[in-house]
Amino acid sequence: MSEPGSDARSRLQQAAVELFRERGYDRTTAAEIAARAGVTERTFFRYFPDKREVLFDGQAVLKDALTASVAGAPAGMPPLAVLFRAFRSVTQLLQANRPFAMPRQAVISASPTLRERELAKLEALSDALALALAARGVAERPAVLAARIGMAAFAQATLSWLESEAPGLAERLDAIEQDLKALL
Amino acid sequence: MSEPGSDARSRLQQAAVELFRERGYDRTTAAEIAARAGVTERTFFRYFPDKREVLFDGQAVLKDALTASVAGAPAGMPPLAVLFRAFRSVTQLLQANRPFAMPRQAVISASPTLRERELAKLEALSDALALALAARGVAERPAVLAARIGMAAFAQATLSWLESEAPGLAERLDAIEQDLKALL
DNA sequence: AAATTGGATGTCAGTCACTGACAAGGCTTC
DNA sequence: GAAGCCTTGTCAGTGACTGACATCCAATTT
Repeated sequence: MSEPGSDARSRLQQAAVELFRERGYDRTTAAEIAARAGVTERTFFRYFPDKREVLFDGQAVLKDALTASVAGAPAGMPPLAVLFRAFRSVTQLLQANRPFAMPRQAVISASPTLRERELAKLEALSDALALALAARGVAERPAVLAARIGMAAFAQATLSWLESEAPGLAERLDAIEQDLKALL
Repeated sequence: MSEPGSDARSRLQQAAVELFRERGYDRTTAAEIAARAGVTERTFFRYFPDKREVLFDGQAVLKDALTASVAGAPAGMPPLAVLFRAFRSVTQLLQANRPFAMPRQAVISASPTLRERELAKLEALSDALALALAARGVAERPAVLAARIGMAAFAQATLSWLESEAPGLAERLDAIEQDLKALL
């Protein structure tokens, strides 16, 4: 019960990443994942609405952290600055997750259908940020636009950082914020 | 042969949009689409790699038009200006397609799985634009970022314009370009 | 302790997206 | 008219997902 690792849910996630890395996403069936986790295929689909979703589960934590940071930003701060401040506030969190996120991202990047799902998740995050900006009084259209711009920058920085740790996430955020300013 | 409308392909697309509007995407099967088009389910999948793809087919024209415009932009023009110039160059093209694009978009917006596919298509377009910018000498990182920003703005303008024609597409592009400048 | 109840899991049958292999028909070309 | 190509149909199969129902087990309840 209190053991989070022995949960059927996390066993399934663990088994899924392993199998996806061994055989690739398309060539592993939901039944195989379930078998390795010691449950039935039916149980797999009770925990995850579809096969892809087994890889996308930590989004809630990130979303809450980001929106909380946006909500707590100093009044009068311009939207994009608010967003970058939020991104920097979660760098430690991401750093701690890097060991898990790296193999996961390798699997996702290798599969078009998983990349599709990832884009949908990023859009959901962007929508949440837009909402948080709107709550601060930013008009709807610029809020949505700013959120998408911010997410694009954030995703670009994070993805490249998952490929090679060399420049840290914070530095990459700095760099892309510079790119952004240079574009105008 | 020379009749584009009697092609099996376009009959399938036509039938698909009709059925999706009548019953929704999830509640219409590929076999039903094929039946209405007068062919077999197997034939449907010969023309389209999957059920969603039947709605995404005109992307090549738009991509070519946009990348051509980017390639032909005056040297030294800043990236985002190049992109907005490209977007404005296709407004007539989009205007002509509005009657077809409107119901299509209504169907897509109503279905999460179709929205996923749409996001993937937009990403592909964005990648093509980034490549076109890179060909002009823009460094990779800013090129990718600029392309995503541009696509975000373009998509936002186009989607809202499909919902209500009231302010024209060109005006909406102007407005969102203003939003963009205001964000910095 | 026996009965009960709720939650997690297994079982089974079914639908539907998608694929490969092969056959059949029509149209062109020689 | 035969040969060959291109399009379509047919058939069988895999795998993702769903609903209905049975079962088991642990925590209460009496």
